[in-house]
Amino acid sequence: MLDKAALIVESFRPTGGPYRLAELAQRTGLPKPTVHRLAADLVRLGWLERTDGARYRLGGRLFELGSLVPRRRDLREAALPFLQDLFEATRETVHLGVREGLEVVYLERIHGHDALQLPSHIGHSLPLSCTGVGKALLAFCGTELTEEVLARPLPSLTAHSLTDPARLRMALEKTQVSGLAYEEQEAVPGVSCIAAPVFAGGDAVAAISVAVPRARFRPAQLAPAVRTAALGLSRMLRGGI
Amino acid sequence: MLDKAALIVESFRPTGGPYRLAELAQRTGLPKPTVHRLAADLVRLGWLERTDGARYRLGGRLFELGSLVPRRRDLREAALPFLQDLFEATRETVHLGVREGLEVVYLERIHGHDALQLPSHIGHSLPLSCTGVGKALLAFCGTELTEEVLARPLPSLTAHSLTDPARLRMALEKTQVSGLAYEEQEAVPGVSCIAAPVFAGGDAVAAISVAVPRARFRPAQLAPAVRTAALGLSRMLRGGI
DNA sequence: AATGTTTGTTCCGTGACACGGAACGACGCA
DNA sequence: TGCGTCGTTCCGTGTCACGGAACAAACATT
Repeated sequence: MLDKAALIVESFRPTGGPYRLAELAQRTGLPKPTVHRLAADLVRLGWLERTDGARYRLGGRLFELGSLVPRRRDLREAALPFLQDLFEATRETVHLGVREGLEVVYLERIHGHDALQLPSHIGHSLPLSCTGVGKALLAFCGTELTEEVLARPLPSLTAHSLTDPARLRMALEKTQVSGLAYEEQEAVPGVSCIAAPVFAGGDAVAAISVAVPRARFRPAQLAPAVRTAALGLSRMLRGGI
Repeated sequence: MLDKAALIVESFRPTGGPYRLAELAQRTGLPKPTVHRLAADLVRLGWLERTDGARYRLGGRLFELGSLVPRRRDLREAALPFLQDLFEATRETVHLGVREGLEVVYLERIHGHDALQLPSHIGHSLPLSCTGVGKALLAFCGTELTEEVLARPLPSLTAHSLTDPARLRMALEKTQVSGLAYEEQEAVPGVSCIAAPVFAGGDAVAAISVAVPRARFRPAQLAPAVRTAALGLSRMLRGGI
């Protein structure tokens, strides 16, 4: 029964809803009365909410609980000042992401009034190979993981996404040398990105990136800023997270 | 059974853990074998995690789900640029909060390297009457709610917290006139705060505040910045959130 | 070393309650 | 008026959640 409830809640990814009862039944594959009963329980617990009387969406209690997750909260808290610095220096969209399995999960995204339309929402996950943050993490996460990613078919989000393992391997090697990962229109058309890994105890535990409209992408000016932020956070984490 | 699982998860508030099995059994009032079984299920679902083999804490999946909650995500996303402006203008700790029942829940907190030690973590809730954000919300949330708060005994976080209903009522009236709420060491000793409500369709849906060490609290300089941010966000929300 | 205490874990018989097919009324549409 | 789909309720069946009891391991105390 817990599994069924979790199935319902997870079926709200990645949009958060709202969905109708029949939609939920279809998305989860559960019988309609079962969804009805469990959804009512979840609403009572505050994990789901009802909108306009007929639709369900994720509830506020879930936000409050999710914000407390120590492994996320502590890293985000430590990183925020450095992300602020990076944003002020570049005035472009700044990301903080970590690896979760074979995907990158975004912990924070900072932007100004001219926000880019990006799929990298907080809590959202994207393939490692398609994003700057992902490539920075992948390049410093050990050989076995790299090989696992290279062995599988590479997912693609745009026509520019790297689908050739050889090219990805070469890009990762460059990143290992330079400490910087580049991404050009591989996640979103028209948007380029430069990222740097954050280290804590030898392992890359996170990565910081700046996403920029392709038209004004100036790597020579962004690279030092991104690297500075990542190194600063790494030094802070060495003091124990 | 869902209730028991929710009880376990909620028992991690407000710290997020980690807790041992016996602690969880005590916090929830559930028998030890029951907690053991349910916690194992929750770990399997990613809602809890095990640290050092013997302790439980909130899990990463919960963070990802919580970040998707539409009611929170949309407001946070819309507010972020204005919070950035406010932070850059003041270089002090900036808050965004909403009302949830008789408490304020913080949706965002932005700070620099010299972060204040505050209880106002994201997702955390505090009494309306003890915080700047809370007073700004309370002053523009309708009479019946104000009276309900004034009727109950006022909670206090510090020796400076307002516990006299008459004084709180007077403070709220001043806020209704000026559009600004003040708080001095009522939530944290040594920290003052100034806040302004955010309107959408006549109701105050949120509030923005700046928290400052008492020593350098200059209301005359902070007030215009906070008001500007709140009004800017209000105008943006009028375009439909 | 010996003892007592608390821990996390496993087992299993019992019974409560989750389950979902079937049926219902309400609504939108043609 | 008839049809399809919606959300909701009912209820008999069978399952699986439940937690007391027992266990071994780790720790604390003497």
